[in-house]
Amino acid sequence: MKGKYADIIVDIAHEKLDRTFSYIVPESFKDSVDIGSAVMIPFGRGDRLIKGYIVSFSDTSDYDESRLKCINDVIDENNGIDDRMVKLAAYMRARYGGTLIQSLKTVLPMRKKAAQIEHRTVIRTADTESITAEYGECIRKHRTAQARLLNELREAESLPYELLTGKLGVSAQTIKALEARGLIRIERSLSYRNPVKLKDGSAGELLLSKEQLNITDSYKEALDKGESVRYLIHGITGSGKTNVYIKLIDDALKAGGQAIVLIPEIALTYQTLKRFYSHFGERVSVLNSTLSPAEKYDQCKRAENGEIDIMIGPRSALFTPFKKLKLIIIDEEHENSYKSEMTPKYHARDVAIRLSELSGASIVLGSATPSVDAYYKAKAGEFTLFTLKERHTGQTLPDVWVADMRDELMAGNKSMFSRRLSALIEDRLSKGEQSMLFLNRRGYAGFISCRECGEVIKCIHCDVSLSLHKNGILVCHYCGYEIPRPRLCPKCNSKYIGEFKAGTEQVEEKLKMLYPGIRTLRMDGDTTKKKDSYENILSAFANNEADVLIGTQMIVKGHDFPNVTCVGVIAADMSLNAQEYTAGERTFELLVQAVGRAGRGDKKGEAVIQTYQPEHYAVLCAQNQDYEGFYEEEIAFREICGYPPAAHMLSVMIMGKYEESVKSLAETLALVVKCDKDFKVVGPAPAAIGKINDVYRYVFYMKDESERKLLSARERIEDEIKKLSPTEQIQFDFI
DNA sequence: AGCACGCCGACT
DNA sequence: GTCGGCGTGCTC
Repeated sequence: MKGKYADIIVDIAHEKLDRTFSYIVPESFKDSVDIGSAVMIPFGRGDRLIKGYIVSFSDTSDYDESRLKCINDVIDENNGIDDRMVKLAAYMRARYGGTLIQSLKTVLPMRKKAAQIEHRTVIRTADTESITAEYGECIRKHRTAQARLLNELREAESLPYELLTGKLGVSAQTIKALEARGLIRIERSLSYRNPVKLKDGSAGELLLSKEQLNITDSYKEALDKGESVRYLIHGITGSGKTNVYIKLIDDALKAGGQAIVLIPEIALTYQTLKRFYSHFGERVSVLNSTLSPAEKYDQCKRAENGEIDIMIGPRSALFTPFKKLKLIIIDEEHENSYKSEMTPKYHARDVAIRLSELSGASIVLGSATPSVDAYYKAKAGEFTLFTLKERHTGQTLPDVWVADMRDELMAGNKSMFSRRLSALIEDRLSKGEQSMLFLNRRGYAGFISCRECGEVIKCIHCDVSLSLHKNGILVCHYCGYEIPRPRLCPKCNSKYIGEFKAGTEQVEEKLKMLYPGIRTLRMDGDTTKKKDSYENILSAFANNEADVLIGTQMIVKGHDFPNVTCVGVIAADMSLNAQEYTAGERTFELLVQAVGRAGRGDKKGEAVIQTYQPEHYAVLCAQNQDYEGFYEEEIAFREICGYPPAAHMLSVMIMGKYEESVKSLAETLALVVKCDKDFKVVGPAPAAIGKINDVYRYVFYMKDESERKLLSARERIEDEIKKLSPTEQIQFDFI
C-alpha cells in the first residue's frame, strides 16, 4: 500500500534528473495521491516549486530522512489506473531511450489543465550598431557567452529561447544579464487551438459476410472464455474492415469492456467517424489534433470516469486511461504515422502490444497492405492472421499497366508521360471522366539513374542509392562511402544519366502544354500549407471542377472519387531508391493504394505505373495486387541483409552546431559499441539530411537479432553520454 | 532546467 | 584588494 514516502520524477527532462526523488506525503494528502499523480514539490536550494509525478511509494528512504521535504500540493488526483501507465512509460523508456519523464509525459499527456502552450522568444531591443558595439565590448572584456549571443543577434531580430540555451550554450543567467541591460527582451507567447464538434447518428443494422463472421465469432469465443487475442486482419480495400471492428467493439462493450481505436490522422474524416457514432452514439469520443489540450484533458477525464467506452484517434489515443480496457484496434496498421518522430520515438503498434499485456486487452491490427513487421509476427504465430478477400461492394479491381520508361525513351518519347498514359488521359478527357496523377516524391533526395537502362548508382557496401551532393560527389548516407559523379552509365555507357527531375508543378505545366484548356488541380506540400486547403482541393475535385488531380502521397489515401477511372503513377521508382531499407515496402503500399483509387464508382478503372524498373518485385506485385508474393520477396531481402523484422536495428543520431565536434562525438560513441561486441556497427556517416537549420546530423546504426543486446548497447552509449555530458543532442531510434 | 558557490581575470 | 562573469555541481 501507500507508504510514508513517495518516489517522484521531476518534470525536467535532463539525464541527470532522470531518477526518482523521495518526498514525505503529508497526512492530508494520503487519500488524494496515487501512482501517476501529478504533484507540486519544492526542489533545489531555492525550494522553487516544480511539477513532478509519483511513480511509487515506500516506507524507507536511502536518503537522510531528516532532510526530506514535503509534497507541497496535489495537482491531479486519480484513481489508480495509472500504475499501468507508469509501467507502460517504464517500458517505453527501456525500449526507446530518452528520460523517464519524457515517456511519462507521452503516456500521461493530457494531465495539464493549461489551455495553452508557452513559447519563449528572445527579441533584441537595440539596433544593429549598438549590438555590434556591445559585441566588441564583450569581446574585449572576454565575456564570451554574451558575445556569442550578441553575435547571433547581429544577424537575427529574434531567436527562440531554447536554441540559445541548447545549441549556443548560453546560460539562462547570461540572457537575464543582457535583459537587465536593456539590450534584449524575452517574449512569452501563447498558442491556442480551436475545438471541433461532431454530431451523433442513429443506430443501423450490421450484415456480416462469412469471412467477416469468421473473425468476430472467433473473438466472441475467446471473450466468453475470458481470454485475450491478437489478430491481424489482411483485408483488401472495400472488404468491410470497419464493420468487423464495429462488431468486435460491440462484443467487447457487451462484456463490460472498453475499446481504443487507432486511426491515422489523415483518415480521421467525418465519414469514418459517422459510422462509429451511428452505432455507439454518445459512448464514443474522438481525439484529434484540432482539440485544445484542455479539451483533450476533458476527454481523458470522461474516459477515466467511465462516461465513454470507445476512444477513436491517432497514435496518442492509445494512452486513453480506460479502467476496463478490453480491445485495442489499429486500423491501417502499416501507416507510417504510428511511429512517433519525437523522443521517445515509439511505435504505437509495439506500445499497444505491451499495453494489451498490461491490461489483459485483445489487440486487432487491420490493413490492406500489412506491414512486413506485422505479417512477420503473424507468420511467427504471435498474431492470428485473417484474410478478407471479398469486396462487399462488388467492385472489380482496375486493369493495371506497367509502362517501361526505358522503352519510351528508345521509342523517342522523352516526355514524362508514357504513350499508354497519354492515351488514357486523352480518352478520359473526351469522356468527361477524371484522372489522377500520382507523383512519388519519396526519396527524391537526388539519386542518379540511367534513363536508358534504369541503372541506379548505389553504394557498394550498403545496397542503397547514393545521394548527389552539390559539390558533385555521390555519398552513401549509411556508411559514408563516396565516389565522384560518373559522366556515363557504369553499366551501359549511356550519357543519359542524371538526376530525376519531376515535381508536381512540372507535371502540371506539361499537361497544360499537351492539352490546352485542361483543368488541373495540384496538391502537394506547397498548395496545402494554408488551413483547410487540403479539404478544399479534394472537394473541388469531387465536384468535377477539374479533369486531373496531380499530387504526392497525400492524394492516394482516403477519399473516393467515383468519377476517377484513370490513375497514373508518374515515377514509381522514386521511392524504390529512397535511402531506407523500407523503400520496397513503402513503394508497394503506395502503388497498391494509388492503383486502388481508379474505378471506385460503377465504371471500371485503369491504372498505369511508369517505372524504370518494371522487373522490381514491388512494381510487379503491385500490378497484380499480390501481397503474399511481395511479402515473400521482401522478407527474403530483409533476412539476407539483417534488416527488421528479421533483426532489430538501433540508430543513434548526433546533432550539433559544429560539424567537427558532432563527427568526433559520433565516432567516440560508435567506438563504445564497436570495439567490445561482435555485432555490426555501420557508420558513423552524415544523416540522410546532413544539416537542418545549421545543425549538423551524424548517424550510426547497429543491427542484431537480439533485442536485448542492442538495448544494452544503447545503455552503454547512454552511460558514455552521461560521462561526457556533451553539448550535442543525441537521439536513439530502436526498431 | 535553474540556482548557489567559488574560481579567476580585470579594474580602482 | 574587490567586483563580477562564467563554469561547476547539486537538487530528496
